[in-house]
Amino acid sequence: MNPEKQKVTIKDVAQQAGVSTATVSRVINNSGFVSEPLRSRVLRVMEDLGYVPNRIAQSLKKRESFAIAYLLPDIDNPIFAKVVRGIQDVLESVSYDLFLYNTGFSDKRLLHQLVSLLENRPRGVIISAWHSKRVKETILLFRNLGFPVVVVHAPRDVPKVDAIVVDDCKGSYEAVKNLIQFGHRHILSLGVRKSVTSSLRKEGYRQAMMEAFGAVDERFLVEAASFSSHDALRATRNALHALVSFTAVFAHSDSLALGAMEALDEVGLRVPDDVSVVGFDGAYAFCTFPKLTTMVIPNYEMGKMAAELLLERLRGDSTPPTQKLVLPTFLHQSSLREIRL
Amino acid sequence: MNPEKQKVTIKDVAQQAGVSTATVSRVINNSGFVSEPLRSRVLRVMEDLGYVPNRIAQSLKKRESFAIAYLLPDIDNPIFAKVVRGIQDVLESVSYDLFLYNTGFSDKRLLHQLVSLLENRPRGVIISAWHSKRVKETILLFRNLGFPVVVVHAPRDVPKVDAIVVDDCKGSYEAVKNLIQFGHRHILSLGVRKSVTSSLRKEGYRQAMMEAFGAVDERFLVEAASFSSHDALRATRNALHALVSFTAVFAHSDSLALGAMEALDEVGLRVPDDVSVVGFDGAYAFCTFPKLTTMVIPNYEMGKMAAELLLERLRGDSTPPTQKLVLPTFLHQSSLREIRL
DNA sequence: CTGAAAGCGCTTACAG
DNA sequence: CTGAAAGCGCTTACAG
Repeated sequence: MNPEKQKVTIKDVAQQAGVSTATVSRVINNSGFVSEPLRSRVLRVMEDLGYVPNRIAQSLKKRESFAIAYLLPDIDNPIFAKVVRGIQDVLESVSYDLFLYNTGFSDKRLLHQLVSLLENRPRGVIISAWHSKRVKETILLFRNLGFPVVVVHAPRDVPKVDAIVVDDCKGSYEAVKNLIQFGHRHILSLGVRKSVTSSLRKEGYRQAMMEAFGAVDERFLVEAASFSSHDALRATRNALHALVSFTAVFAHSDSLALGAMEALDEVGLRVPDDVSVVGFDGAYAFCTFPKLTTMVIPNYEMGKMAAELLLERLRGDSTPPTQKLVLPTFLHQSSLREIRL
Repeated sequence: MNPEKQKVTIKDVAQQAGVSTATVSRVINNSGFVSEPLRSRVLRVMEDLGYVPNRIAQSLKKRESFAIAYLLPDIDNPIFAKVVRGIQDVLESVSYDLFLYNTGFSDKRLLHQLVSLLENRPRGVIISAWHSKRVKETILLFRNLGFPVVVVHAPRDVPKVDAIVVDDCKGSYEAVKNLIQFGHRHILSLGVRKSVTSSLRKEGYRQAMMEAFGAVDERFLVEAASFSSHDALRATRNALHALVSFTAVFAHSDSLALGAMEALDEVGLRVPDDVSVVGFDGAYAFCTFPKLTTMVIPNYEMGKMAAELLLERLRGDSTPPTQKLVLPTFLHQSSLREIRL
């Protein structure tokens, strides 16, 4: 009754209840017909023996697992942690599991993890687009292997793949437009070199500026080497030293905004009294003083949407792939100030 | 050659290579003897066919999975995300997987997830002590079920369980002592009601104050309803209104420190110019503005240690359970200021 | 050094 | 409504 590894198996239950394993299986899965007396007897034995079905065996037999995988670059970043939460919350309702692959932005690790992932046979994959150049290949790999895939955060111009995508351009447009409505005209655009996402956000900035003033002064377009606060600090310092005077900063991410605030602080400029700052993504907006105003990316909701979409696909939905645009929402806190003339 | 679910199985490889599945299995697992010619032939076929072994089948046959579980209260909190990273980094080296159970501090969810966990048959469990009152029972459950368990963060007075524990008292003592050395005497202790962890941190505060001044002024012991910034904001507001004047705040967590900073900001007090703030845990110190000083809990390292310890146990190490004390380290940023008399 | 065979814990046609 | 039997994709004694 206590064979080394697994304490109680379906056989034990069957024996104890005086039925076949087939019957036990049927009550476990609520499939087929089982007479009420048998069902309750089996249920009782299961309870008594503390029987818990073995998912591994179930998966093998059913020839499909009960898990999906999520590939993300950095679990430490609240952005991705929120997506995880969203995914898990919907998976929980169907008792699916999540395999997390945290690449740390490393292609080498990604490769290593891809093998693990394949071995684990998840039924589908969600992948954050903000990894590296390898994302596209990875997505293609999955698609070719026949895995249902949902991309989140940004499009990766891979045909025929579902995606839940942030509307970076429009979000930025609105953030900048808001600054303009507050009376700002000299607005620094603090982005990141060679980032597709940042260039979309810059585009939104351009549109808002063009619309309001008919021109974009290129001197206000500043770019950091990366999304880190440290690089943003340096870039903002440079802008400050270049004597381009501005009354507001549109940072293409909250991490960049943090760096900008630090640079302003260094030279004694106050936020928002002297300079208004608005961020993007909402990762750190809640831990700055004054409170950072930002365009919040609804990561939790994106995670949920992605998981739901994926589950739809697993259920056999074969409508053409969609690319859903998600608009960031404006979080208005105290780091904005009206400019009066 | 392409049966519905699994494209390539060990059988296909065996057939294609003209050997038995036993041989293929031996080369996959590097076990037993396989002649070089056969080995390389098999390897080539595996490559050609894009064969990836099925972990589910392997687990079933070997009667053990290749995964452990980590029970945590809140994946959104960087503290736990870092533990996850630590665990995953060591698991990766042995190709183990991690099942994450994010209870969101809900006992109901915990219960639900326990079932999933049991179904998945992980080989061991890591659990963060900061869930709820139910942790102790949960740990006991696992122990009784024969799962190797490692508790992280705080002890839960469960006998015979491995634990990696933060030295809350000593860490707090040092944080407060540091404030004292900076010339502070009126230091607010901002804790949380009914929290064991907070009471340990308060004890460290007491020790430092007693040592320096021979007495503890109870009016400076403030407690929030929970670890949330919001509750900390309220508690600090009250302290401010009570007209107890202080020059520093020792917050029992970074989230509390955040709330305190907000309250100070509300009444126009500047950090660190008017009031110094030191936090505990390091969850948010890296992303606050102004920079928060804090006692950093080495969560990443704790995750690693926990995973390593667990793996030792799985390898059969049966030395008596250890309880390793981990001392938080001081992160000095700009939110402290010397008081000159 | 290699293979035939049994079996891990389940589920599911197939009979009855 | 129920059971006997086959089999999911592997691994591992057991022979040879």
